[in-house]
Amino acid sequence: MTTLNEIARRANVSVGTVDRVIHNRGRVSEVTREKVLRLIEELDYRPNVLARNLSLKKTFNFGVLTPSPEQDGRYWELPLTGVRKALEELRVYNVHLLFFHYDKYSEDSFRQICQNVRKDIEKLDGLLIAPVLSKASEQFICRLPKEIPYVFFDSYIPDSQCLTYIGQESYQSGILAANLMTMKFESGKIGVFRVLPVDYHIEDRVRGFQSVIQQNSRYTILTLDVNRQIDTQVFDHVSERLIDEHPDIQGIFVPSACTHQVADILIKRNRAGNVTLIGYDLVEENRKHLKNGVIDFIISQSPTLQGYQGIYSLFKHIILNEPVESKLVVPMDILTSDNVDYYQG
Amino acid sequence: MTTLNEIARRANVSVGTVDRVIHNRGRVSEVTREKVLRLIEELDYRPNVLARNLSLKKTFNFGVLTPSPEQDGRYWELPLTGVRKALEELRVYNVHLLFFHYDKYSEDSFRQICQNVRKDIEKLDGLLIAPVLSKASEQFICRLPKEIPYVFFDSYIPDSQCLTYIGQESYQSGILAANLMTMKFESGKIGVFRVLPVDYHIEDRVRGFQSVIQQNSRYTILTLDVNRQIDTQVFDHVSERLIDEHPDIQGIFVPSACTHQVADILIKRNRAGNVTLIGYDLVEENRKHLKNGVIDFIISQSPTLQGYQGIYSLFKHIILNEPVESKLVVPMDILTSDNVDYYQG
DNA sequence: TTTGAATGCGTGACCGTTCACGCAACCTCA
DNA sequence: TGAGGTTGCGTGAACGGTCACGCATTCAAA
Repeated sequence: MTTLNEIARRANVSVGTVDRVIHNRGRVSEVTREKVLRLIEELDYRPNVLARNLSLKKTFNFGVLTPSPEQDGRYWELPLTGVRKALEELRVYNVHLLFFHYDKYSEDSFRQICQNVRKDIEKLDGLLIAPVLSKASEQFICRLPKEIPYVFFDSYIPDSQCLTYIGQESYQSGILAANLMTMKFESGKIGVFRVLPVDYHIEDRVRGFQSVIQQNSRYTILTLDVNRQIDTQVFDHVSERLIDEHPDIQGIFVPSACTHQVADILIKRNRAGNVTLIGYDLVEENRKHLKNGVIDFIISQSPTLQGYQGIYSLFKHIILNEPVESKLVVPMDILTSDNVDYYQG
Repeated sequence: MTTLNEIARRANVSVGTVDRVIHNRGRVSEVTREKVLRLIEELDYRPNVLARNLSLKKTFNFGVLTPSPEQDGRYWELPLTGVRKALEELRVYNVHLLFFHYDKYSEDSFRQICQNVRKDIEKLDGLLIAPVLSKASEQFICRLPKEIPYVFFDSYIPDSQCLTYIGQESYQSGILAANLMTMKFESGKIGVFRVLPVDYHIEDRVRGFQSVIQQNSRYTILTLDVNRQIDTQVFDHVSERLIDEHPDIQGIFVPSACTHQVADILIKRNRAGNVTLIGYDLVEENRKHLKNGVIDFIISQSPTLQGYQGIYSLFKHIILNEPVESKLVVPMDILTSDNVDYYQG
């Protein structure tokens, strides 16, 4: 392995000079600069990360900006699990995390939390962001100091300068859901439950789902939009009416983590196991209903992996100075009662 | 962070003494030993991994003992991909790999390769082993120096002292396959293709599959054993006869990576898409047939992850001196034409 | 009593970086 | 002309460990 010393010796200069060349600290003549750079190239010098981080007695702080973990049926706990797993692995590099959680149904809350981030901004070396509220997120991003890298996951802000985007293919996952649904029955009525307000993931999933189902005239789709703001009693009432008014309903697609709410209603109306139920995200309640057979499939877009990869991408860029992928697409996992216990994503 | 120096200062001894206590190098009085140990406990001292590996200018060599990558329809390339990914991440710790590949259908070859491993044994700090040939593997393990840790993946040798076993739940995956199969049709004939010689994974998969199917009298199972030693012409001939003699066959379960061979025959006999085909392992040929719709489901037990975790477990134990899981179970992934492009396992 | 080994411990070089500091030599401007 | 600034470079300490070496002191054997 080529070291700084090796370069210095061959260039007939001191390590200090080589160091100045590498870090563009100036105070080096053009001639020696070129000589050193050529040697670095020739000998394929790569700084020793261990020595580097030992010497830089720096601690790194990454900010993690996401909706509150308990929102969306505790969905947001899942990426945070991955974030913490990455932290565990990177502790030797003195990586620390600062968590910032907002209410994803309130722009005010988001702006307030962004304000908190800004207060700590000079402490931060990087940011992992779930920019669920796109307009407000865009504004936040614009005002960020240019030198601080940030990674998006879950959602995306177009035209931003993010280091990495870790994304899901929502439309495709809707197609997958539809093809799983049509495996279970060949014709009939299919309900699509959207819980308002829908974000673009949910819309994409529904569009993907419809694109398959509508090609086949043996199926009819009933769409039901329920506002999550209204209390659950009303939600239940509306949903129950749909089921009661269409006793011949064969399948239900829930393009969000609320699947378990529909499962509860199916149980209440004695239709559990009788209606094919496909939904998203392995939150605890969904896991329960998957195992007891009320939910047939859960599609999961590796939320834990998303969090893990987000932190890891920041680490690679900031600490290792290595190039990172500008876009990572996470797997689209199909979970049933048979394989759910082995899931790690 | 507590450092060696901190401990030494508080104990009124030199770092050399503390070092000797930590590494049990002797030459320390019982009194100071206890004092130092107490301080280490109290201050929760953990050695700085970066400094440690910088100082130990050691390079670590891990041996990787697996069947030849091209065997089982190139299946064995997949774990090696994960192994290399881990290598990439761990290069900063001076980890090097030595590969040893054997013919999994020849005990002689295995013994020969084991001989090669033994020749390099004093170079090796750890071993990652796929002990496919169980009896011969057991003998090999017995004769290994006790101080060299080894990790099993893919298969397992009972009563061995392995550091970690990374395993698949084969029986359960057979159950999963069966439940996927019964989703596609409600009654009829199902073929089970076993390619000889079967290992215990394949047997377990078949047993799991049967356990579900046999509960339901509307299905009948036809089992076909084909010897892989005989040339493919014969294999094809035998398989074609099964299909021709049972034109009403509804589904075929192939408990190994050979699924694509059956897919080829279905195409040849004009039954593609008409027969539900479920198999294992995302080798290239299987991916092709999954995407063109001849194979309905591939079950994959995260082969890449298995390789990655194997190396990572050795790394954690040997280099970081951290405790590792004695058993890791990998996910059981369901792949269809819709989600195969996003698969990373 | 002398010799030599064993015991208990400190010292200092080293791993590969980073970075503050200092010292010439040269340049510039009053 | 000389004070003060700039440029180009070397030096050495520090990061937190590891380990070879060496120096007393103790103790048993010759």
